[in-house]
Amino acid sequence: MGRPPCCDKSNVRKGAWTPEEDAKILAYVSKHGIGNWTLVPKKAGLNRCGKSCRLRWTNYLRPDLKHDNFTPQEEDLIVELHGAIGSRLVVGFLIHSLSFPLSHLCLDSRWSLIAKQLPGRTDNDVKNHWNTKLRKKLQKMGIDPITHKPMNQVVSDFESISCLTSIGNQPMPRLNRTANNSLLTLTNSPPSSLSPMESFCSIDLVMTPTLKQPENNPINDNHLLNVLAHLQVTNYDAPQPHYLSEVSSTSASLSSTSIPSPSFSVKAESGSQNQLSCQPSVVQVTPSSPSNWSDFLLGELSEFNPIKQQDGQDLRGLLSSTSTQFQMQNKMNENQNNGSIVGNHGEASSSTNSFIEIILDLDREMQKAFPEVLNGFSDY
DNA sequence: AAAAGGCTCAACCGCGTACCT
DNA sequence: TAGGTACGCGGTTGAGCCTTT
Repeated sequence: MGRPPCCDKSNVRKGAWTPEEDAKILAYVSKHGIGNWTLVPKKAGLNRCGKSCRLRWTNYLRPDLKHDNFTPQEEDLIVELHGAIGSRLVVGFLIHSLSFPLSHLCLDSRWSLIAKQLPGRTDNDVKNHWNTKLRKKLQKMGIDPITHKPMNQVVSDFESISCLTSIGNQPMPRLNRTANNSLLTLTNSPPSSLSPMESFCSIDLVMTPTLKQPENNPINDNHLLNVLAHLQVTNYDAPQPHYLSEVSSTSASLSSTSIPSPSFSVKAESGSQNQLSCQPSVVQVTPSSPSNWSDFLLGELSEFNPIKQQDGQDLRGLLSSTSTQFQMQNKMNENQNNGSIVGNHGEASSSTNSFIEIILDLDREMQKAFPEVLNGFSDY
């Protein structure tokens, strides 16, 4: 049953490609075009896995690729898009999952999305350039490469949310950076010996092992309300032991070898725009201080527009204001004036409710305003 | 001059989803 | 429908090159 294997994995060549092998692929592709990569090694006379051939072609041999250095303009764009896309997928997901109409997201993967905006560059190029150059450049400038905020603001944000998220005697786990910044750890008790600067890491993640989407179930509003409630403060469960793992700091994300992926990706499935596929895994949170939720959210609204992204249009255009953004701002302001948005530590519960209510209110308003457009997105 | 350490980037690995038999 | 691979992705690795001591 099933397909036959594409190649004898134990008997294929690995490692660097020779010019002769490159020439074979180029000759094959120029003659037959790209199609089924599993056939390419046999037909091109290569002792390689089809997957390896595909990678060589897409990352190196494609004639439209640039092989020169990244220009300052390209670097600026990568930083800009990384800031817009990079680490804020989850809140977009939450908004989306609460049926917020403008955010029926199609969250393409980060590097490929950025690479699409840079003609002649691959996702691998962009990823490598980010990891080796741009991330360090930002760090030298005192900017956190994950949140794209000044380091001191990230620290104060984290201090704020740390205060908020202690429940009874159960402190929020803390992400720590070792003295040489080489490792990140997640601990369940405040490391009193560390200064704020030492103890924060990329602050971007709060691991919440209880917040898994039920497998194979469509996203469900009740579940997501629970998620939001968890995120905002209540019922924070202690992390499981395996979360107390060392992780690489190179990407500030948790190592996939020892810990479940922290990403929570959401995609509109091709061919059925109303269906979401959800990879159940640990939720990734960007804990700006609660008082910054509105800023944070407004960013999300302008940044994630799946229709434009699918059309491959310039993502930077998405950063402009929208009427909904103003509505959100107004709603936030109203609630702030009413004292219901958390500005002070310890008002988390009302903040949670307000946050959810704001989203649902806006959702209802948008549904009223554009029923014919939005009805299709209310099913999940 | 050469040893050590750092850096770069092509290639690989593992995962989730799509698709095929 | 089940069981398998293909595909596409992000994360990681390691050989080769470069810089520093």
